[in-house]
Amino acid sequence: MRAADLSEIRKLDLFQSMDEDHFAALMKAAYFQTFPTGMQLITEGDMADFLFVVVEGCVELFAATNGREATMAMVKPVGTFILAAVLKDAVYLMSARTCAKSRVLMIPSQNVRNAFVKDDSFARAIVSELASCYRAVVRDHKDHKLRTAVERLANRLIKYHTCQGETGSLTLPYDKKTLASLLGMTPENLSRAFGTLKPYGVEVDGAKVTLSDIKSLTTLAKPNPLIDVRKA
Amino acid sequence: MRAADLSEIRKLDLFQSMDEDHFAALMKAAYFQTFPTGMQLITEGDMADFLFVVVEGCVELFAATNGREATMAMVKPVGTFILAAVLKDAVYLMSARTCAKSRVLMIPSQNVRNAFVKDDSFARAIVSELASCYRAVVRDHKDHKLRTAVERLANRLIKYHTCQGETGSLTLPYDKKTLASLLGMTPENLSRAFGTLKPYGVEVDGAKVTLSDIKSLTTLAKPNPLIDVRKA
DNA sequence: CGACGATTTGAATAGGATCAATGGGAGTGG
DNA sequence: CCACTCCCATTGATCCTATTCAAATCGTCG
Repeated sequence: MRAADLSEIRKLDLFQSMDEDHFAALMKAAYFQTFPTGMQLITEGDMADFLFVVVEGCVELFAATNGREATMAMVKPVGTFILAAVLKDAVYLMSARTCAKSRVLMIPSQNVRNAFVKDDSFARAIVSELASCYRAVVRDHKDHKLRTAVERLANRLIKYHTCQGETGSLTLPYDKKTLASLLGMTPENLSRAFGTLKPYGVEVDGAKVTLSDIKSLTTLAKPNPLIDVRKA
Repeated sequence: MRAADLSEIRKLDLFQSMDEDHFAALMKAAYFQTFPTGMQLITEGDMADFLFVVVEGCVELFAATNGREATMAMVKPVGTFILAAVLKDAVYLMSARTCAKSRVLMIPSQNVRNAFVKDDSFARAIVSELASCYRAVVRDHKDHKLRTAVERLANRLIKYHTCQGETGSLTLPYDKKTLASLLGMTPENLSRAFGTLKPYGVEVDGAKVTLSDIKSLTTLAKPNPLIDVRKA
């Protein structure tokens, strides 16, 4: 592992306050690998062998049952995933695949649990990370139970717009198929949802979206700080 | 607080391995109250003043936005709620109301965080509890993204049936209005979903449901251990 | 160039929501 | 004990949303 990567990982909230020796031991046990686009990293139902940290690229968490599949979340650098399964020593509830060439840190889950027991500071950092993840899923769940598809899209656009600097235009971070699944709809329906938003100043050209009437879009979307997060 | 209550709370995974003094201090700071049915305990958006533990009765977690409301979860004895908000010292993402006469322990969130810092054992118990809550929401979210309303109901019936001893019949634990919201549908639609399940041996009489053809109901429901939990 | 995948659009269908009306207890007051 | 009321639950009718199936378009890549 490169020193630069190591120091970047060390900067993560999760590892930052950890004892130096414990951190070194954890990293020594860890694997640092680069995966091509479309590689499946884990499969739901498997035992949680590793905690994953996305250092570069992008990872999609998804779930499937009964022939259907849904994107549950996207993990961007620097973010962890599948922490709860590792801590409970249980099976993964979600699968993961890269959706770009990605560099990923894989820490054997037994080592994570050991460090968790030995290092109080690490244990507390984990609580914070876990609580954040929990709240993120709750927000997502509220989004789906309380809004229609068009509203979800509108709020998502506003969020991307905000994160990308409020320039009046934004770039969709994923292809439309993935975005549709993330928002809980079919690609066809996403297309139509974009159509529905045209009267509200939403113009789409590939991954580029321009918002020419943010006021009316916001009126439609009714963003709510208890559902929508400010960060990407 | 009665000694019996205290010892019951002490038995909770969350408190059981905690240092005796720390536990005593926490309980001394806590309030133990009985609330009538329909009392709203917390409102989403408010700062997390207390961690709640339901000792008796039942509490509904719900969320609202833009005139719509949805039940997010039901908390039964002995269960905690709103832990993540307390740990992050953030606002509640959900509101809570009693749906039966309920005895509830309220621990000031500052005390929880203090105990969390002082007591490693408690900190670790919190991680475990939090990870469980996280996984529960993920399951719930999968349920909603991957299944139709009828499938969700069918799986829910199978779950209740299993929890209640597989006797061929079961009692719905909440009124149908609440059950509908919990399953993400309207009461009317729940009625119709029950109708749809009649050919699969589902007979409804008030809160009593008999399952006369569990095999075919299961075929329809396709329960999945990565979505459906065994416990009530 | 030709194949493939992503996206869009159209038409038909299914799944759910809304609105309205009715039947049925549970609880209240007489 | 009965009449009354209120709320829950069910049912019917209709509307709207979203999915499915099909087909056309557009780019990208080999």
